[in-house]
Amino acid sequence: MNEADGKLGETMFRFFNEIGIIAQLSGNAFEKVMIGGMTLPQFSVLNHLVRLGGNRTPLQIARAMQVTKGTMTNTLGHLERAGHIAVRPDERDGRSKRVDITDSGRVARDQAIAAMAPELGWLAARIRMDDVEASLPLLEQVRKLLDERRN
Amino acid sequence: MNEADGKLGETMFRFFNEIGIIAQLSGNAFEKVMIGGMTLPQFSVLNHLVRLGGNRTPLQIARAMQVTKGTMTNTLGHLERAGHIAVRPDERDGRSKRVDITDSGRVARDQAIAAMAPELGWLAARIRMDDVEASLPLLEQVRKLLDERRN
DNA sequence: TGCATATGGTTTGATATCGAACTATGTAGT
DNA sequence: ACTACATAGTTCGATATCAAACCATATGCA
Repeated sequence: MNEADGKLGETMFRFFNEIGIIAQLSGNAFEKVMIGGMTLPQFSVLNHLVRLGGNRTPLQIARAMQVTKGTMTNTLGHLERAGHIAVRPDERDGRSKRVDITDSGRVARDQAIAAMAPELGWLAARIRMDDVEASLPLLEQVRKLLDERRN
Repeated sequence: MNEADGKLGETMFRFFNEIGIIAQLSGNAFEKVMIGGMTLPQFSVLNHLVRLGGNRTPLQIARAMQVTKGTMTNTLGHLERAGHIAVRPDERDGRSKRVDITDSGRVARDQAIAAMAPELGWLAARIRMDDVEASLPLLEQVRKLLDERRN
């Protein structure tokens, strides 16, 4: 290993290390301000259904969230038991299901957004938004590369 | 909520969303190339002990990794059972313990670094290192703010 | 000297997550 | 039509993680 490799590894390692810790802390912060046991993955699914519309299959949602289908079975189970989504069999394909958000789910999603707004505001007041914007293309690129590498 | 708030929330949300997915995918990628059940948190502890030296208390390590002490109890238990660390009571303080890495732990840490080098190389060949370097200050800042906000 | 409080660590019960094995259904090719 | 393969979803057994309750030891203050 030459010097350049060492420095490269060092930089990459710090990058992933910071990202890992931020993901962890932000997830905790999210769940701390939530009520009624709403978790980040659950919110992500509800938000996804609101933004892109319902009538989605579990596998489509799993792909969008980049989690395994087993994980999605778990998350959807929680949401369904909470009454936040409605799951029905797919008419065309006997193996598949279709997921829609319910009114209760919409309310829960709006409450979640309201609950985290102050936290985001606190943070936004302390960092330069331009820097955040500027970091997005790299983050997106890395995310896509990792996704590509995985498959 | 005015328009600026909406855009701000959107940007922040994307930022944390990308970070969450990257953390997840990179953690999975790490564990996929590891052998013998080495996990990312376990490696992080070993690496920490090598870089900053042993004779650390569990709580010190937990703080450095930004996890709870209960989590660290768990991780150290795995490492100790694997023979990668040695834990002894603190002489001065009867409540505390002291942790050191073992030869086995050093070997495991070196193997882990070797195993992930190709992955890091693959990625490094596809992104601009300057961008990564440039993103580090923001990531560090956000991490510190979240940590501050938590306490 | 004692009692109240603080600190280090463990335990408990919940969550998410993965990979791999499994079931059921659909599709394609012979 | 049959057989082989592919796909959708579930289940299982492991991991990490948190918060909260708990225990033991230490410290500070009266």
